[in-house]
This record gives sequence, structure tokens and C-alpha cells, in this order.
Amino acid sequence: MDVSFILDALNDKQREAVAAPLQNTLILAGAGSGKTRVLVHRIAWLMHAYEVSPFSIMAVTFTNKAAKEMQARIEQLVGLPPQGMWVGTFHSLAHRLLRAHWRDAGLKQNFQIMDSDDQLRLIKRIMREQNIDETRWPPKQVCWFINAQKDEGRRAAHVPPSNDPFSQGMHQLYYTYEEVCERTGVLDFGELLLRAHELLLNTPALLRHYQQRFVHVLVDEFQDTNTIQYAWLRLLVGDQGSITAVGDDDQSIYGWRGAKIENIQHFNKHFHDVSTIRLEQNYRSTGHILKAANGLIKNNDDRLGKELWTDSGEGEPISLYAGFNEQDEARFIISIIKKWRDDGTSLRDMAILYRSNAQSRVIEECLVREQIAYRIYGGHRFYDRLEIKNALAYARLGIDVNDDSAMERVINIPPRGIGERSIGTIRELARDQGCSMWQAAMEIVRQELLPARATNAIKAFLELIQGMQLTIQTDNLSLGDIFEQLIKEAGLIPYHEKEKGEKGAARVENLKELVNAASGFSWTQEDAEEEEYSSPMMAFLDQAVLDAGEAQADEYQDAIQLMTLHSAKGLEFPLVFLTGVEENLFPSRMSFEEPGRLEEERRLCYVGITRAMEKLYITYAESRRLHGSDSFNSPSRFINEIPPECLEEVRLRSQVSRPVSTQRPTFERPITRAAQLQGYQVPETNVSMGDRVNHPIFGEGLVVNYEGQGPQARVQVNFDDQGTKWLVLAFAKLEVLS
DNA sequence: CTGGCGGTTCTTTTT
DNA sequence: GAACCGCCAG
Repeated sequence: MDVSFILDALNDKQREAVAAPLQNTLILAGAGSGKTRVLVHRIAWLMHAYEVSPFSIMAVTFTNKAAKEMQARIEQLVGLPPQGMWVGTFHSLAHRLLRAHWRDAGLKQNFQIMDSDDQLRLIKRIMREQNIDETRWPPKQVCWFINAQKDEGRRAAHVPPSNDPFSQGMHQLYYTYEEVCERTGVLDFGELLLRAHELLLNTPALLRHYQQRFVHVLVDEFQDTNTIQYAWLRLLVGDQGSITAVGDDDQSIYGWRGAKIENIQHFNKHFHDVSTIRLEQNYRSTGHILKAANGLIKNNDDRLGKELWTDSGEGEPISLYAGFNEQDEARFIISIIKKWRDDGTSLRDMAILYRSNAQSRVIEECLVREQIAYRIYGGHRFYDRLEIKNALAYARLGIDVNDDSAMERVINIPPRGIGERSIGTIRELARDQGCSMWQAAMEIVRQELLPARATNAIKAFLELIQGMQLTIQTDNLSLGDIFEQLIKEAGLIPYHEKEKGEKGAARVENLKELVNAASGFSWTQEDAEEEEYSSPMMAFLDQAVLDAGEAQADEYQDAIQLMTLHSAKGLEFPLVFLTGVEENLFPSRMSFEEPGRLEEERRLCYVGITRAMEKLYITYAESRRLHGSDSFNSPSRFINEIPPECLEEVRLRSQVSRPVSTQRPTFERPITRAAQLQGYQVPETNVSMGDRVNHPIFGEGLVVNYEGQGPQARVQVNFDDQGTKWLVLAFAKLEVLS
């Protein structure tokens, strides 16, 4: 068979990777080196050169988007959809295993998946039931704690005991949470992975079966695997199978979510006979951009080592712009955008990247003023939206009336006179009787345990849901029809129409979109053979949780792309703005404490730089209004780490052009805000950072921080013997000592 | 049960 | 600066 079409369009290294022998392979693929391409061609190569059946191939990604893209590209290259191949995210594959073997996994047949939002609600509910102080154990932190444990593959019983009451409380909550999930048959995201791992571990026959089946496992973005994902892979691959891992240790940016960069760093210790191939030729960016990226990332230790190169020329140097404040920064960016647009670049080819979402607002306002179309990535995904989740909850309740979390969500949406008191009574009764809220509600209606008004309201609700049950079970209704019907019965449209502002209208639109999505859902295409779904509705609900969908529908509109650096990974744009590149913001001040965090920030910066194809602008603001008060940050250390010859400073109103090198501050670590502000005068006052001051009551001290300006300015003074205090400058009679 | 007010918090977020 | 939460008054 002629297999040359698979290798023809590849460079030497790519070819080496694609045609690597059938053994464990690590492909270190730098940014823009054709990573996905290699993976897809490798699969085609296995099928054609080795006549591997698609049945024995599993390809794993992190995002649904990546999975879909891979699937599409395999089809394109091989010619037809590969029957029997498993391509999906870690979560969707785990889910598939669990649906097929729910009994072995110790699950209920109709187990439900909950997303992070449901999870947090559940935790709050549990804590309220147990009267746990939410200020001591903030539910968000509890949630974070549980997820972190699950990422590490630890059940409550595996969490090492601790002496301090705070950790003990967390631990105890994990136990309770686990028990509630078990009892009610709901699984969070982490649980999918944990269960799938345990399923294989505890069922040797099953493990053998899958090990024999999936002889070839391919993993994308390997640097982002966490402990449990890694354990699952190792188990599945076993001694006989082979794994092809593609990744880039320099682009590991999810450590804070449990990803272990060590997994890729120590790959060849854990898998045998590993051949490692480096893809370093970059097809994306200009020489200057790559040089900057290489120079920056060199400051990290413990790298597997890689240096990107290109043969397509130096290109323009990176432009560095120091904005006076965030407004000025935004104005500058938009002036450049206009220039490029007028020169014929599509808006969709330009991206503005930032470290944190809060930064987008100023830029958005500016774009709106200038009437430039933009699109924000991230934010709330389709199936995450409140109105959508409510509609889905009605469906869930219609399928299983004992689904308490669905019941909690919609029992009084739209408001129907079942208030917190009534719900509390239902909850309490359910708890006492050990039954579901539905059953408790039935009981209350039967025995009229509440005032007539409340009882009637509950009765009406129960009848509403019973009606929905019938709707869902009606045979000749399509999924879309069912949702249309449910939304109507629940009265969600008039409810949202009543909302003030644009919001309500958008929600009504989204509900219509949900009906559309449901109509278009094709269940038969899914490999239904192994999944024991009793209805298309069940399958639809699961996929709605696992694939939250695109954030915005108008994907093809020509618009500037705005996103966080995290969401930019994997994308590329001819023109890129890296904004807010200031100490405390990027690197984020949160990253200073824990070791290793700073390196992750640096990798994030590396990711940002390598998104740019032709031209990169780096901007920062000398003063920035964030969270309501002004901060004065120095330019990021990352700017210093970029080789000066790649950088060129621009000044719009250029009277003074400061040479880049002299303006660079030197950094001592740890950098405190006080150190940075040293000598800075609080605007419209006579006080500067670092001044020694005298206060009539507190005595002498040092000005270490401030916020606001002019009459509103407050300063933080570190008094010699009174500790630090915040004082309003206008009132405190501070005397500046020189 | 709803609406309004004040206090608090504020990195990133593939599933 | 705004979003979210909890508390209180109507």
C-alpha cells in the first residue's frame, strides 16, 4: 500500500515522529511546530503502514474542541470516519467506560454528572444542613479542596490526617460530600476520572480486555495531565500497549489545577523504551518572536530543553509600549488595530491577550466607543448559562423526580410561592425520612403539613413536573419538541421577558437556541452500542454537561479576539497584543509565594508570545485602576528577560524615547509593593512612598502603601511601635520628616 | 417572598 | 467597580 501521502508534506522531524517505531514515544512539540498534525498523521500511519485496526486506537485530548478537530482531521486524511476508534477528552472517555460498565463501577444505572456549578451548590447545601460555619470554611475553598484531592487520585479515606482544625473540617466535609454523591448517584468531573481508574484497577477482566483492545494510546497536551489522568493512562497502556505522548513542558500552565509537569518531565522513567523526538521548527512566528520566546523561557530551570527556530526570516521586532495608564494602553492598542485594519488585515486575525478577565473591561469600552467588533472568549459557555441550566434541570427532574439538585434549582423558578421556608421544610423532612425531596414534598401535600397557601403551591409544582414526565415520555415528540414544550409548561419565557434590560431578551434567545440544539442532537451517530442509555434525552443531558459548548454563536463574525492567556493556548494570530505586562499582574502577585508558580507564569508568557505570527505588541501601564483603586506597578520582569535586540520601544506622543535598557528596573525578590512604590509620590499630595512620617498619636513610621488620590487618598503607615495602620491623608495630621 | 442595601471579595478555569 | 452574598424591611 502506498503510504507516502501520509509523510509527504512533513519535515524530517515530523516524519520521524509520525513514523516512529511501535514503542512508547514522547514527542516534544514546541509551539507552532505542527503538533496536531503529527498526531493525526501518526494515527493514519498506524492504520496504513502497520495495518492497525481503528479499534485498537485511542486518542485522548483535554478539550472537546481539540477532540472534534482531531476527529475531523483524521477523517479528512484517511477518507472516512474511523469506525471503532475512541477519540475524546479524558472525561468523555472515562464517562463512556462508566456508562458501559456502571455495575462494575458500583454506580446507579442512571447516574448523573454535575458540573462545577452544581458541585458548589451541593457543597453549600451540605454545609447548611450540617450548620457549618461558611466563613471559616468558605464553600468555594471546600470545593477546591475536594477537587484538588480528586486530581491527586485521593478519596476521603486516602487524605492524610491533619492536626489543624481547618484541614480536619475540610477533610470531614469531603467524607460527607462523598457519601451524599454516592447515595444520590451524582458524579462530579473529578469523580469520572477517579471512578474510571478504580473500575479498571478493581476489575482485572475488564482491564485485560481494554488493555488488549487499546494497544495504541495517543495523548495530546501531555504536559497538562494530572495525577489521576496519568495513573489511568499507565494502567490502560500496561506493559503490552504503547503510548504516544505529544506535549510541551514549556507550555504547562495548568499546575494550579493539578496538572503535573513532572508527568512529561519523567516520562521515560515511567514508560519503558521511550524514544523522544523534538519538534523545534516553528511554522508560525517570525524570528524575532521566537528569539524572544526562547530568551524568556531560558530563565526556567528543569526544562526538557528545546529551542524554536524558523527559516522564514526575522520579521519585525516586538514593540513595547508603556501606557500612562490602562486607558492610554487601550487607546494605543486600538490605534494600532485601526492601522492594521485599514491596511487590510481582518479583525479576526488580531488578538488581545490579558492575564486576568478584569482587564478586558477597559479595552471593551474603548472598542465599543470606536465601533470595532470584538468577541470575548471564555466567560459563560452556552450550557453553563443560568436559563439553560434551569431548562435542563426541568428535563432532569422529568426523567428522575428524585434528582434533588434539579429540584432545588427549579422548585421556585419562576417564582411560584415556594419560598425558603417551605423548601426548608421539604429538605428537613427528606433528611429525616432518608428520602428524596420529591417524596418529601408529596408527603407534605398529602398530610397538609404546611399552611394551605404553601401546600397548594407545592402541589401545583408536583403536578407541573408530572405533566412534564408525560411530555418527555411521549414517543412521537422530537427532543427539540420536548424542550419547547417543557419551557412552555414551566413558563420560563414570560419569566425572562419580565427581566429588565437586555438580559431577559438574551435569555429568551438562548432558550430558543436550546430548542435548536436539542433538535439538532443526533444520538444515533454516537456509538450507542456500548452506552446503555435508555433515551436520547439522557444522552443529550450528559453531553450538555461534558461539552459546555461555544461561548458565542457568531463565531464567524469578523471581530477582534479578546481572551485570557490561558484560553489562547493552541491558537494563533498574525497580530497579537500582550497587555498588562506588569509586576503583580503578570506575573500575578498570587504566584510569588509558592515556589514553581513563577515559572508557570513565565510559561504562560511564553505561550502568549508564541501566539503571534507576524507582529507582537507588548504593553503595560504605569498606573492602573484595578478593583477600584490605583496601583503603580513596574514593568514585568518578563520584559527584562526578553533579549533587548528583539524589542523596540514605541511612544505615541514621542517626545522622549527612552532606550529600553536604562529604563529597566532591577528586581529583588520577593518584590513587595512597598519596594516597588519606593519614592513614588501619592498623586495630589505631599507624601511619597518610603517617607518617614510623624503622627500626633501613633508616633513615627514609614509610608509603605497607599490607595486613592487627592482628598480620598489613604496611606498605610508602618509605625515604629503601633504596627501598620491605614490613614486618610486628608484627616490624619501627618508630618513628613525628611 | 421580594427587593434593596451594605459588606466583602477580587488569577487563571480545558472537564 | 462590580458581582455576589446575606440580612432586613415591606
